[in-house]
Amino acid sequence: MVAIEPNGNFCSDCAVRGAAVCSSLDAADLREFEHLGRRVHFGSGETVFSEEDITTSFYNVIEGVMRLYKLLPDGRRQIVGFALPGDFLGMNLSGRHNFSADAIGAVTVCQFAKAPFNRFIEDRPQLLRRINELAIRELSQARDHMVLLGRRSADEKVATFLLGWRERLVALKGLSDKVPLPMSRQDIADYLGLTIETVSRTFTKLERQGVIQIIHGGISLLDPARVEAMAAA
Amino acid sequence: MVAIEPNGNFCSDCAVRGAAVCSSLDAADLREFEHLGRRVHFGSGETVFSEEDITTSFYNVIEGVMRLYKLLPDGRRQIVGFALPGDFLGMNLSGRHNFSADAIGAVTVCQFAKAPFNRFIEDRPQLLRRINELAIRELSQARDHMVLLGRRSADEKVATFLLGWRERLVALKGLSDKVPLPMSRQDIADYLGLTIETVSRTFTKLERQGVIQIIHGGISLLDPARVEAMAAA
DNA sequence: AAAGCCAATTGACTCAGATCAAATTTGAGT
DNA sequence: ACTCAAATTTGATCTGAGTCAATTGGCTTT
Repeated sequence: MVAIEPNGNFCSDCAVRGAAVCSSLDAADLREFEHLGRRVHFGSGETVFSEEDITTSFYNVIEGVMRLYKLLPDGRRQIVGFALPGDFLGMNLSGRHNFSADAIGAVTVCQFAKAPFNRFIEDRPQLLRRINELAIRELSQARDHMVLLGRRSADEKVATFLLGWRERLVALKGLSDKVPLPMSRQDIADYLGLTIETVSRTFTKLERQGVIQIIHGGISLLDPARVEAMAAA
Repeated sequence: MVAIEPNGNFCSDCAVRGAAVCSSLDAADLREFEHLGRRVHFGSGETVFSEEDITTSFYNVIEGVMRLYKLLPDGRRQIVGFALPGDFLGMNLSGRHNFSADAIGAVTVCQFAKAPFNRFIEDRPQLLRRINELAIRELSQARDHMVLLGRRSADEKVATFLLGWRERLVALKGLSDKVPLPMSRQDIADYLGLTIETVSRTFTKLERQGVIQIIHGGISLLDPARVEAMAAA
């Protein structure tokens, strides 16, 4: 973990300026906000925070991908989401994180100390509204994911994942048939409530059907329509 | 569905006054707030709102239990939660509900038209903060439920459900070994990502082990410690 | 109290996905 | 290019939970 000191124009040249919590702030507020955050880099596999840790900071993902997960006492893992640039992490009521987060590949976050951030929100209801929006969006995604985990078959899970992941990347970097998958097969399995073998077999099956092509670091969507049919059930 | 006109002191004698969104309002604001909501009753099985319906109202559960669920096109159902008195329903970003809600037994809600409610929030950041708290709490619960759906066995699911449900009832009406289960076995199955048969078999197994007793309309927890052991795995 | 109905239980059997066990591929370091 | 370790794929087998099919039990209606 490497901290980079805040510099002069740090928010204004920020890649996630439009999408993140800060999009709710005007120029004057943003200049003040700038002093609250500092950019921090994490290397591949590094843990940004762990479940049950006391929350000392909030995080805005600037670059890279993170896995957010919970562990059962016996080691079983459920990935509750992948965080991408623009995502805001660390909100909770208990004062402790309710999941762990680590970097998949290199990650840059904008880190805010909890107390000053909360003080800053105090008289910026528009920022609170923005945070609330993000929470409501996540809640909706969480419910969709419950349906997937509880009621979908392995094939449907994998197909739904590929489409959903592509959708998120489209929003970030535009449409492409190449879908990078920076996370491991184990990560995908733990996200979908499957085993790594089942994920691997399903990928292979899709490839044999000519629907996708497994390429280095991801897949290529050859027949999006058929993947959608597979996801819909 | 039967609407009850708002009466003079309607908030002040409200059963969920302390727990609900309105707990953030002072006496003066509460008097104004009162005029926004009206109490509405729903009979057993009645639908309060459906997924994809345009959101015209928000709801505060006053009394009774509701099931919140999503359906797949082919009819598979995932219950994403049960709502109890104090729960606030209807927040979304899309302008449409992202799940359906119906009454399990008789239900009373406090219904707020969307536009006036949003206007009222506008200059009451403390109410927004309260709503945000509820969203964050739900998000945390949703993540816990993802772990259950994705990574727990049938036995663990049922045990975890019984303890979690009891916990919620404790908060509402105090501790008791009798755990009322107003929802059907099918509801429990759809909440846990199981079939009705598996839920029934697991209940029977727990009863044969002397851990619970199946009684009319619920169960009696004979050996909470063993249920906890079963849930923890 | 008999009939009808729906929810819940129980039993027999099946199967999707897990588990166990090798290959095989990939990638980082030398 | 070569080595070793880790990630992924593939194969064989097993099993927990699902499916299908009766019963049983509780209410409600008559």
